Amino acid sequence: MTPPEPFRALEHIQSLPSWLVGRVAARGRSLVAEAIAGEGLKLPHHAVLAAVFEYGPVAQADLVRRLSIDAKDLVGFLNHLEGAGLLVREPDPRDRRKNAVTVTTKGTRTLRRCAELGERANEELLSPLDAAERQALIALLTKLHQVPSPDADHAQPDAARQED
Amino acid sequence: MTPPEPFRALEHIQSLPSWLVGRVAARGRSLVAEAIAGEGLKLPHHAVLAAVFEYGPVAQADLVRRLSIDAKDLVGFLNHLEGAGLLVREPDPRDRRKNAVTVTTKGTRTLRRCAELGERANEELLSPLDAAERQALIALLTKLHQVPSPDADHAQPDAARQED
DNA sequence: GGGTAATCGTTGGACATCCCCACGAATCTC
DNA sequence: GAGATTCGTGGGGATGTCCAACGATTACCC
Repeated sequence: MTPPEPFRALEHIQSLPSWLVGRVAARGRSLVAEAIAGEGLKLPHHAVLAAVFEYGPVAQADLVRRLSIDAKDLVGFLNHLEGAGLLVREPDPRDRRKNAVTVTTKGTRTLRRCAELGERANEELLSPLDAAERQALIALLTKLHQVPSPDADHAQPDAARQED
Repeated sequence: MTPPEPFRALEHIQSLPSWLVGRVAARGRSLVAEAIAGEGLKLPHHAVLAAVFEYGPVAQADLVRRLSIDAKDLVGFLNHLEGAGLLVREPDPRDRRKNAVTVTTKGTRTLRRCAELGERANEELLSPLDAAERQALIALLTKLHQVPSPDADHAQPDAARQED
């Protein structure tokens, strides 16, 4: 496993698993991105809209914590999504500092279409694999993913940085 | 495989393979990045230096094509690498438009250390897996990676975008 | 040969992402 | 009630990716 003697530096880099996953991830990213582009959403907008849907009427600070995204960027995403009529910001009567963010019915419909589109993009990503291989891949990736920090004392959830 | 009826939008997104690979890739990326940071290199610099080493005296335009990176960005990387004494830009006598870029012996030594460091970072990334699982993962990822475009007519090589 | 097209390295700038800081308003703590 | 904290929102900077254009040089083609 040490670098072979006719030293091929680039070849070596590109044989590393870290490089391989990176390439596959980039392809998956762009596939999903162009799949949902027709709905007028980019990946972060999609993730935010999904989180708002899932966590009901939710304050922006909660979204920041759950998605581990920047508060400033969230404002921009919400502005866009609200402008498109996919969600609404209302003042929270129980705490007038907060906004209660809720998905509209139009937003819900968009979300359902995006779920279908994302599914299909993943279908294409995994098309070279048969059912058993797909299952094996998911199992291996899951194993790698849910052990991010060996010191599991106060591990940050760090949920959805790259969104899809 | 269609979205389940108690519709969990975020959960659904985060169950997609595209999301899983993305998270694992992000972790691999940062592991390798901090591994080689001690050598004063970031991921793109490392990839460029490796490519220059592998392709001997090479013109910058060739590096642009082989690595699929932007020409402007390459200039910056080369400036940094040349400033650190890891490579040299010389005018190509046979085509005075081109630069002949070559790795110095110092650059070669750095590259060997980085190969070792990258290896170790990948060791840590794959630590939850045993030998058989690692082999299986690499095989699956390779299968996904080398079929980027179904229309293999004039497929772009598109070599090393995210470098490691 | 000579004029046009293409390529070389380089620069400028658009755009998105991520990080830290600061502000006015509202709420919580004691 | 007074001070600390949280809320949403903006400013500004550091990167990373990508496209457009330029002067210099070379290749093409009639």
